[in-house]
Amino acid sequence: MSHTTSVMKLRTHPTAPFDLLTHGLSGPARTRITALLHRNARRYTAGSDIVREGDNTVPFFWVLDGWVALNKSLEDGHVQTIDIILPSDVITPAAWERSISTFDVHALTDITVSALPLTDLDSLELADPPHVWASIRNLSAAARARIAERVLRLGQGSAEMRVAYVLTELYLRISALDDDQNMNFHLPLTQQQIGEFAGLSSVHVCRTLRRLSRGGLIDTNDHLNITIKDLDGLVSIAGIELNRLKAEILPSETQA
Amino acid sequence: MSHTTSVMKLRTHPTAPFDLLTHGLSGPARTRITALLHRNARRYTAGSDIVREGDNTVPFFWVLDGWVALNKSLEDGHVQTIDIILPSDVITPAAWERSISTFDVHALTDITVSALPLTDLDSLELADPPHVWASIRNLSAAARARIAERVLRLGQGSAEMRVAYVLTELYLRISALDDDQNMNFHLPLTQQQIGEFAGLSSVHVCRTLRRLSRGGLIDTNDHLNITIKDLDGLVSIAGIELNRLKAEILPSETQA
DNA sequence: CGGCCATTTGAACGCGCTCAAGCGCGGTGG
DNA sequence: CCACCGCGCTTGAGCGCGTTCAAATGGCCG
Repeated sequence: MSHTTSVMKLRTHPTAPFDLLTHGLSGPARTRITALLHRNARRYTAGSDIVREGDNTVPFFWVLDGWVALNKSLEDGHVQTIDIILPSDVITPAAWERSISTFDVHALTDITVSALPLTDLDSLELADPPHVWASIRNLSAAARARIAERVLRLGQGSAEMRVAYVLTELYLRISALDDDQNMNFHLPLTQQQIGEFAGLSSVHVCRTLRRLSRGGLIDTNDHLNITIKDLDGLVSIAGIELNRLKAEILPSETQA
Repeated sequence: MSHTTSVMKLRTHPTAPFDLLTHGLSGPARTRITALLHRNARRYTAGSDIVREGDNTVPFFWVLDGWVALNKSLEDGHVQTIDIILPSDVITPAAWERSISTFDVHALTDITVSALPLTDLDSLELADPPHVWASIRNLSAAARARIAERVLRLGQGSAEMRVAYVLTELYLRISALDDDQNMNFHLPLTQQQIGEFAGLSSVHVCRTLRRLSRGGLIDTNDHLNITIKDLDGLVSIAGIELNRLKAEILPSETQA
């Protein structure tokens, strides 16, 4: 499995997923939730679809390890990635009271996810209501904010802006998981998949990456490993106001 | 004010906003909430921005009357409408614990909105927790689903598909508010604004609408009033599976 | 009637697409 | 061990969709 290296890398990060997942929770609640997540953990291999659009599904999954794409597709086969989910993020394929997924849940790497039945969540809720729901709202709000940023560029931005934005967003999110990235990060996506995320053909993703590379903004010599050589330049092309973006798309450090 | 007619029309709908707003709530809770919404209601005129991206804001507004656009813009002045909010829907400009809006809240028509401070909501919550939050989750899930549908077409669809989709989505949502629309609805948007929603220039919106009109799919002779002459055809161009879309983007009739 | 704004139409450009061929690398089997 | 195979990346050629710029038309209000 070609993505194994990436998975291993993530799993040995200094800040383990569980820590982030239960971030801001008090001791007892954290212990309880961690145990629950472990009990319901499942592994899937890269390339598999955990859920397909229209399938029945549990209301949400927590991603413990690996990268997940939320995809929708047209009849002609074109695929659009609505969002990419990283470890410690939550996936809510269906509305709470409903059970039909509104998108495909696709494993970009080997992944570990925990599928929590609503009954279990309810018992957690009774035990420690504010923290669990606050955490979910917090993650959902960050997801909403980054989707909105992408919609803006999908509707109004150039290819260069979209690619620069996607790279910057993913770099920021990965850095929040592990701040030792040092302008370098592993991107377990083919150019085809970057295109599905940015709304571009794989051919044009290639051309755009090369242009950014030739312009000295990034380094893609080691495939799947991106080095950001000029963050300010990339941010400028992406039309990003860096501090604002960080505040909006990263789950906040402090709970209310 | 050129949009007055639209507002008046909405206000005389058989199903008043308040009914839908408190949909599924039991008698006492409904009374309490209706009173609270009234007390906090504010009016704004068409074209005004209630909140701008980056402003401090209350965590959410409920729209009692009129059409609202949630906009983001690039430095070059291009505007993208992330979502359009209709009466009985909720606007959540900021994450719960934060207070900075992630988009402009723009009045497309004269509107009435109720800005609920979090403290009031908390007291409601204590009084009738499940219903209020269930209602908000329900509305948020519908918003998420329709945004995802638009993202798919923004990234992968043609101009014709995007326009057909936008028209169909808005028709379905308005029909849910008032089922006597009979294939005819008031669309209080300029072609410029349709373009901001669909990710197209106003010029191309014009051409696309004319093509749909000439093709016998819609009738736009009465400006701002759209008549759908061939819903199946429009749905087909938009790449929609009608029943599924309805189930996803309309707030569900029954509460859990 | 005059002014303003939205819509409509034309003309031309260019961005990003499709189609197609070539390259590079890792994995597999003879 | 090397040849082959397959997948993903790269590059070229050409096209077409949607853009911008510009001007004309139409409708509404003062």
